[in-house]
Amino acid sequence: MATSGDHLVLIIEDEQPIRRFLRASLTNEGYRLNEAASGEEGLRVAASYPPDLVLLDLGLPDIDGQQVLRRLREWLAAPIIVLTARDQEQQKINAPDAGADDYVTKPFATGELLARMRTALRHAQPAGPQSSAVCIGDLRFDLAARLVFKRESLIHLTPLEYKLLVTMLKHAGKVLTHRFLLREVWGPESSQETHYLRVFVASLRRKLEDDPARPRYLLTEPGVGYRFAAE
Amino acid sequence: MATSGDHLVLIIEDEQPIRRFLRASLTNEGYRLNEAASGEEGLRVAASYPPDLVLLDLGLPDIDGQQVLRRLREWLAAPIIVLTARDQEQQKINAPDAGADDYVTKPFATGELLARMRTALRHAQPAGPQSSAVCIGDLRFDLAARLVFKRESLIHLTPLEYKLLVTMLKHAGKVLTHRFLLREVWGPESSQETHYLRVFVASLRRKLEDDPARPRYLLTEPGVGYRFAAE
DNA sequence: AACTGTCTTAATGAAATCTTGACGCCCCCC
DNA sequence: GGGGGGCGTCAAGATTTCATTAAGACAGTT
Repeated sequence: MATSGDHLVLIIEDEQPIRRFLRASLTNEGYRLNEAASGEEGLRVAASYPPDLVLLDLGLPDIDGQQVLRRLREWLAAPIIVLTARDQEQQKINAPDAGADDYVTKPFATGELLARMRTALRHAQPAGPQSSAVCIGDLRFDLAARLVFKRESLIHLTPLEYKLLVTMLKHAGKVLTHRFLLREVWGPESSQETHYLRVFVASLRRKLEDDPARPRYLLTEPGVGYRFAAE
Repeated sequence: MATSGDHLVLIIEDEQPIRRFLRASLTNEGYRLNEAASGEEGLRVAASYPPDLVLLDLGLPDIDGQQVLRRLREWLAAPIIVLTARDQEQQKINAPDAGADDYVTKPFATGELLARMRTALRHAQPAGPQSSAVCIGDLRFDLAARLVFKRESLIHLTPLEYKLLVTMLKHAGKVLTHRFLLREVWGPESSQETHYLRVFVASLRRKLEDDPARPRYLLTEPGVGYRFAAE
């Protein structure tokens, strides 16, 4: 019987033959699989279905594999094993620094890969109850990891956008005056600069709302301030 | 018998002897424990198992203890007690500003630490989601959130409408003269403009009363002013 | 030095709110 | 019966506030 314990593995690999080979080997071992043929897709899938382990090919067509690695590591605790071709051997040296847990040179033996996967999974965090997430509507806030999701897809926020959003979230349901928000986010000396708020609320709406012109979460209280809809 | 009420305590401390000492003292008192030997690990564990109290050593090897404090405070409401070595005494001054609830200088007596922990836990969230709501008839006023409901549905009020309504609510049951209301809401220089009052009382009635022509809450006192029905 | 991402600032049109005036009603007094 | 004052309603500007876009400033990186 398989010893994989039903782990979900994400394969990010552009070459279809290798994907097919991995699919055969791993499903046979009892792993559940997700596959992505590009870096962008990999990031998207990882955000939607957080994997227990990632197999990442560094030689991707669209964006730099190293960058995928970094962006995954920003929030994903699961182990990442890098697949690297022999002629990319120099890159191997960089991989561990950038957050990979192990690397395997192509071509590789099935047994070796499986062994390294088992090791990585054993060393991994005992996968506690993922996170302290707050859900409102189709938004999910993982405050500890500083991540915001909309319907399972990760939303990128700039530092100030994030700070403003968290401030409103902490007082969800209440009307917050312009002055209060400006003091909290920008500091007391900017408490008159209401146009800062307008710009940043607009950009948050563009990222979080289905219809930014008719917001569901970030509501305007004309003449007073803003309010984050409690539910 | 322990008085800890089964609280979960997270210890973020790199020096193993101190961790061991704390483990002995605290488990003996009936606390449940989580331990982390670095800042990064502390943040991760806190996210996975939200603690009721955090003991944080500021002298950590990987990332600045102050930064750990800030990042915890972004989302964690539980009290945080900072442990600081005597030679880091200057940092103590900054700690409270950055969100610590208390600090203890190493070396410390067990009794003192336990006392401070009890205090912190007692002070934690003394009040739940205290709804400072006032109900009158089928109206509900949540002054903290600046929201007004009529039979569970939210009523939108403009700034002046709201200010007028709150002024009348503060003196509910009493007859308020035109001059008084105008001074309170519009300022002393508009105390003759009784016309303002008529317009805004009318618009409040339209929004709050079942039958604006026969008001139940916003009553006219002919020749004198208005009165908000006490009940 | 160019680049990337972020923040500030300015400018424009749109929306909401406030002010103001006109009109009708009712009651009471002349 | 007529007239006047207090009150309620409506609606048209005038004013303030808001949303959106885009261009410049700035910092950190490559």
